[in-house]
Amino acid sequence: MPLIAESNHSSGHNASPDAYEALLIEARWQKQWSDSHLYRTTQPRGDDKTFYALSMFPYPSGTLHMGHVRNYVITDVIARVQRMRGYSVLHPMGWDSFGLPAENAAIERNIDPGEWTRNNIIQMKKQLSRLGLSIDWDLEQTTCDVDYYKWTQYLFLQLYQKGLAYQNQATVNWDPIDQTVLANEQVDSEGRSWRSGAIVEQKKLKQWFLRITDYAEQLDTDLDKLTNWPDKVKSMQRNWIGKSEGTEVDFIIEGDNDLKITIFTTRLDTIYGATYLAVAPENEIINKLFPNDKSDHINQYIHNAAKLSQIERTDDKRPKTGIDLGIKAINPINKERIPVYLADYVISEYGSGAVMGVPAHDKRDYTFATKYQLPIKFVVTPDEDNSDSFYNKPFTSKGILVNSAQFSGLKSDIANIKILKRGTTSNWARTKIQYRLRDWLISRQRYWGCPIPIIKCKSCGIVPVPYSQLPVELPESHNLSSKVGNPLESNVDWVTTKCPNCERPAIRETDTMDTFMCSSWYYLRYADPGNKSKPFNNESISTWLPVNQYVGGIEHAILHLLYARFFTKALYNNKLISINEPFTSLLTQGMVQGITYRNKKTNKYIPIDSISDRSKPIDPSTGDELEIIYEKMSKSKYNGVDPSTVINKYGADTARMFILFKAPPEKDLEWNDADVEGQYRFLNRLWKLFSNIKLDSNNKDVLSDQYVPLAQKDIDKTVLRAVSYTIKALDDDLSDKYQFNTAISELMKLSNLLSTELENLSSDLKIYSLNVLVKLLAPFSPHLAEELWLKLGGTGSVHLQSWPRYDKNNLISESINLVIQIKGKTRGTIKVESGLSKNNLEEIAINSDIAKRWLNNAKPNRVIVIPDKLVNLIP
RNA sequence: GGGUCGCUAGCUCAGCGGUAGAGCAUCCGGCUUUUAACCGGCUGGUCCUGAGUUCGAAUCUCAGGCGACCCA
Repeated sequence: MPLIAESNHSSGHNASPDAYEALLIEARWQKQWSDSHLYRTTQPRGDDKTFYALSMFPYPSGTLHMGHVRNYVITDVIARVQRMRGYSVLHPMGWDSFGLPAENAAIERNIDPGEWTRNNIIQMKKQLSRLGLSIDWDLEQTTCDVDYYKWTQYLFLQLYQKGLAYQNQATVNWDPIDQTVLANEQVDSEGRSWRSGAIVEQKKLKQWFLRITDYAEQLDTDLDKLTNWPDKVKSMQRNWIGKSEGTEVDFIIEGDNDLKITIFTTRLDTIYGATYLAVAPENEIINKLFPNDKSDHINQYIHNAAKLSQIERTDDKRPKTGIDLGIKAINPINKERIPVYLADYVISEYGSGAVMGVPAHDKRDYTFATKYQLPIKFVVTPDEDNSDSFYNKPFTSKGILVNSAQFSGLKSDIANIKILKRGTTSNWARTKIQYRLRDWLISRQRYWGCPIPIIKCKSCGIVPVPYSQLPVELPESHNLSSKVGNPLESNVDWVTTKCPNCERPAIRETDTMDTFMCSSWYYLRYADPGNKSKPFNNESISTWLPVNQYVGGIEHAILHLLYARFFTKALYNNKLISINEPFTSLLTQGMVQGITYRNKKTNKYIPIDSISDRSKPIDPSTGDELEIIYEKMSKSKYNGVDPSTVINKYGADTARMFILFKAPPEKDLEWNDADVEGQYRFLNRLWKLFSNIKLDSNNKDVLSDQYVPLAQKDIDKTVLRAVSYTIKALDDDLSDKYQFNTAISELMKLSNLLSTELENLSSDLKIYSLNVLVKLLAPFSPHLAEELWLKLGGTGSVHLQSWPRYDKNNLISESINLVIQIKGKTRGTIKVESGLSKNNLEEIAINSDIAKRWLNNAKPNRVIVIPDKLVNLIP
């Protein structure tokens, strides 16, 4: 147990009570904690319970913003509570430190990206340390350190050996600003890069992929196991994986029985409504349909389609286009001849790259058919009678089949099964499970990333770097700015190597890895950070993982969280670890928003400094009244609040309290200076409450965990009940669902009660109540709590004390206010002894003045009694 | 268009079948080291609307309205 620095507080001797000097206190305790290694991880022994509390590690941009603060404070409170509850807690931190900002900064300033990154880490660590987080920095991981990325390469090779990493020529998303390719997940719904915001272009390149699609089914079904994940995140992942169970159907080409087009559909019940086939321009079938040569018309169409992104091609607002190939296909169910079109709204990567056009029952097909004047044939109707207007738009729901030969009259689902059965026996249909998820493109044509450990040899082909030759270190960066394209490619010394197989000259792979690779396994490394022979050993993983509580932003709902789940499952299958889901419980914290003043007419944001009256904000240049809204903090909106400024003014404890109190963790938080001051005042009131106490030498035992509080006077009982209730309320607020806001509100209530009643309490109960209050406060305001604990006569750090418990009996009140209802309406209350029988209560109620007045002395017909709560009399 | 979540005091949120609550803000009073701080107190609610279930609905059900986010 660490020795505690002597308090500068000298109660009783000073004429004027000392003031709460947050900054002094915080600096002193932070030093104390660090000197005594207070937050060093305690390895569990025997049956010790473990708890892994993890924040998503940050990119080291160099400046800490409010979003970070919120994230780390939430995780810190959870870690601190769990320690006091007796768990061995793992609470690490690290840096997601490869990536483009460093490279771009390096190009701009002609410096080394590594140096820039390391400086930023130092800066951010300094800022972080002021928050008073209980992080074990001995576990720190930095993904751009050779000691870390050696193991990223090791894991890549593991995946490669299992056939999960492969190189392929493919049409990929190219970010013209960042000059690199991007994975599908990293392009938003408007077709923009998640990082640069540039509209991505399509390029055909040879790239490295990870076979995440092999795990599509598991990634989908195992979402059901994640009962402590927000439904929102699970449904986003489910949508992204996009599992759909459907049918593949073969359409024979008229005039050639050996040639068929295979389509994919989830609505086999609409097959009688198919009036054309639409084939994706990339579909290989085209070359078979036109074995000799295609017309210029067709070639041109294919060429144009290739330039469009998938998002553009599937955009509903874009006019549908296509070309009639002049070929007819035979619908296998009714032998109908239907035309075959080439259409770019069909995507080759999805399904079989061809669809049957059912304009009556699909919106896109409807638009297409209307444009090319193809027949629209309704084959499904809803249960009710249809008006004429029914036929004016596609009906996309399930219903009852019509115009479908012997299947007419069946419900969609039944028809689906029967048609499938017929198609399967006749061998023109088979079930197919289809996923929207694509393989993960991990190649990046940039310098500042983890090199892919692959060597290309003219005689041996693709050769993985042997484990013994890891790491493949990044070369020093020279003149990044003068190079066009991938800087590794032009570094001849680095590129040239020997083939590990045949020893002949060979070249290195120059692509580096997507940084999401580095962040897909960092949570495993924390459990075994110093391992020199492996990325981690399974025993350590089993001790600490899965992560009990993961906290981070919703923006990673698909990206990082899907990749990390995939990694975990792949490593599980490789028998490197024995868990197959990484994060048991996930909390996605809301944004921190700042107040903005906007001129509605000019659409301009006005800086706060130029507004004289904030309650009635006026545009200083135009005189217009301004609109007040809370929005995500950003420079352009003049609404950013710098954490350092707040900490310098009020201290970290106030900042922590405010952030936790102002909103539940998963909701957006509106930054508001007045409320920050409110929290500061609360901490000041606590300071005063503890400053006035007089210690009695007998009080020492009261602070021990074994002490059983005893109420002597009535007011003792009231306060003991309140204290017990507060412990219960905090237990509830800090269990599965974290409600720090209400927890702090309960602390305020207790503190308010104690500040009025403290002097009336028996001496022991006075100390006991304050003792509970300070321990409950400790996870939220760790510095102030240490100081108050000292004032109370405590020894050792308050953070090493155990979480208070309560006796249920102390929650029970001796008397209660019995509610008297007449016909369900509350008409008054009577103070009665608690624990009375139903009969007793009924009698009291009937004989009460309230009952007599409202029932006019009549006997009630029915009486409902809820013990210790109410009696409802129904006349 | 579909999905998820939300709508309770001026603001931010609790409560989730049994007398509508907390913090902040407002207002009033006290006090003092009065561009204000602190202490005390009081205000303040058709619980979005409508219907249903129930002895009793903010709470459960259904329909609708508004808003946020995600997917198409």
